[in-house]
Amino acid sequence: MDEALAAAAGRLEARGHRATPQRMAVLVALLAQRSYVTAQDLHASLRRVQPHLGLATVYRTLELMVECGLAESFPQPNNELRYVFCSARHHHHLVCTRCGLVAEVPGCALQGVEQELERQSHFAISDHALTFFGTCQDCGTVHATEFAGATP
Amino acid sequence: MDEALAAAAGRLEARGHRATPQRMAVLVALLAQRSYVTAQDLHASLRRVQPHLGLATVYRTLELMVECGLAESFPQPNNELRYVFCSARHHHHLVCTRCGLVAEVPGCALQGVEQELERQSHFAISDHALTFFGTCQDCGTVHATEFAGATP
DNA sequence: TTCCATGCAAACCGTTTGCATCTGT
DNA sequence: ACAGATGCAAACGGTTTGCATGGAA
Repeated sequence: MDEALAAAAGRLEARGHRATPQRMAVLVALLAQRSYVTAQDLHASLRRVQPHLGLATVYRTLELMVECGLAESFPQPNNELRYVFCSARHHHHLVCTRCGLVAEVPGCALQGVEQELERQSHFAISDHALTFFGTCQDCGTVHATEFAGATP
Repeated sequence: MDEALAAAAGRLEARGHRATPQRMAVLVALLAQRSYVTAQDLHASLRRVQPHLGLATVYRTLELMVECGLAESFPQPNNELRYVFCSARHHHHLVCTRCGLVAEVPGCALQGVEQELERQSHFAISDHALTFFGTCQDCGTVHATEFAGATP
């Protein structure tokens, strides 16, 4: 995780931004819990450590992360933005609907589908967004245990 | 389009909701422009016809549509919800990033991918959301014409 | 000294809610 | 008469912005 942090700092500075303590703190917090998180969540938990950290700074930092490809933002139906730290390469996400864990799915199995769809739709397709929803191993295990006695 | 409207009205009433003039108006407006639209957009254009149509009614109607599977809502990064009329079956969307046109992509080519991913990730996958972005035929044609003389 | 970054608080704006009124059954 | 819908306006809440201060190059 340290290396991820260092890499992120490098990427920020490569783009002419400073790797300030506040920004690093936000990054650490984002890396710490790899799940959809709101700016307010991060602000609340970070305030315990840095009582003077401003909410606006968190918002500005997260926006910067997205701009630099270090995070991705997911607008929610209830009008809040949730963020995830993510790698720069093309990937998809796998979200646990029970605990909120977000896993990166590396690679992409959609080139073929895209080409087929281009033929059929006459769109020139340039990109796509794909997110899977389900239950992660931990949550699923509990689930399985709960039902162990119920199924024959 | 008339049949789509009638079907939608039927679906509303089947669920115990009334097919009021306001709701039908919102539905017509939603069907008219098949692209991501905000509640405020619809309200603005509908006001010209029905000056007393309330904004809250539009919001409530759209929410009802989503609830009944007649529309889908897409939270945007700038904290607004955009809606599209859509069929009830599982499908994906194809969005023209130039003109905003949204086309439904029927069917699903992801079962195989999902199964493979389940094996690899130990998630129990229950659903997914997939949206393609690109340029539609009309927008693309212009584009192609522009470049017709540039390519050998 | 200069420019970027921060903190605070006020402003913003899309959405939701409360409530009185209206409408179809 | 009654339950569901509507319109209006006020409230809500997440996010953004303005501005004075602080700090690194």
